[in-house]
Amino acid sequence: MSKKTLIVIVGPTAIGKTALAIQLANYFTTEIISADSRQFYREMEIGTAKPSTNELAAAKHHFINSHSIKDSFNVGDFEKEAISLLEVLFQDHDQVVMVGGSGLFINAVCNGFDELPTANEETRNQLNALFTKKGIEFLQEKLKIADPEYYNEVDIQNPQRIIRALEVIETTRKPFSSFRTRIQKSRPFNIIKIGLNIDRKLLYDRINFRVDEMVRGGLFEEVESIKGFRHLNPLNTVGYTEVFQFLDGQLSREEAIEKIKQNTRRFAKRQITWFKKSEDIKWFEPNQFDEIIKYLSSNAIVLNAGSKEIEE
RNA sequence: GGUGCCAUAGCUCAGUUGGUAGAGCAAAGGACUGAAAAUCCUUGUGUCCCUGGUUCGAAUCCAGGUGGCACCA
Repeated sequence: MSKKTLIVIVGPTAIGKTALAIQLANYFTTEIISADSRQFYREMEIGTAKPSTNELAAAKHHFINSHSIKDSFNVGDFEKEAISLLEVLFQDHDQVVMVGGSGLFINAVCNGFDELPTANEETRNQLNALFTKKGIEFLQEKLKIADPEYYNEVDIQNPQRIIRALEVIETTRKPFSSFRTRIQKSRPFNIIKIGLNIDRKLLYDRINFRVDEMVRGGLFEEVESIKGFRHLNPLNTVGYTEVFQFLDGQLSREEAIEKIKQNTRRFAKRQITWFKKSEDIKWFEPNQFDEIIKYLSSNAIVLNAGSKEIEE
């Protein structure tokens, strides 16, 4: 059995995951993999609440500023790159910390993903055009004929799901469901999951505060500077969408700020919903570092890993 | 002080000749396999401002009170 351990930190946005990840990385003298679907884009700085310069200096981070919004970088790519990076990191470290709020990305690394073909942009555009022109019913009918099995499983009201299935079907000529084995890959390392959460009211206070900080830090200016790329998917993001609406004159500055707060709160709620259903997550409050260390230390896998600090 | 208008869900308001209420937004809960900070689904009991009256029955009509707004003094 491998004595290598991936320590995974999850939780809603603004809860304090970054700070804990750095503390743990320093404690175990190791490095951090960010599992965040926006923080790897170097053009998006303020709005994604990346680790600060000081924080980046305090521990080695991976997947921060590693890609451009012009590259297409999706969950599947992330899984492959993260897994091969872990192979390298585990050569020199018994523990590696992975931290992030993107549940799907965390799952991809922990459990693996089916081999699915990547979206063909042209096909997707055609399907999106069909959707606008003929409505969701048309796509539903198409899917029902092409892949009745997936039709019965999928959320039939969700255009993104249906379009995704149809684009795979059209490019491969095979039913989408034939690719979906959903078999969990077993990884050659152990995984321990730590969840951070606090009282909802307090979390919302933190979110509101952090949005004000972002605005003070120049969020509006940042968004304006990259508005030429607003058609790119990565910019379809809380904090950016609302500022674009302000730049279009649809919202006042104050309204845009309120909307960012509201949409960030909703995002946090969705993150909590996602993580709550994982039974292997052990939950803590952000200030419980000692308890977290105790939990990790009492776990035989980490103990056996032989970190100097926990041996004593 | 006088006159008029208003008072219904957290907010903005509907409520059709009196039959004990319903939309939008907010909020909460949920789903999730290459768009995921995305996308989608579900959920509306509230002293109908208070007190009294009329009525089989009042958010609805009447009187008084309280609060708000407007105008006149």
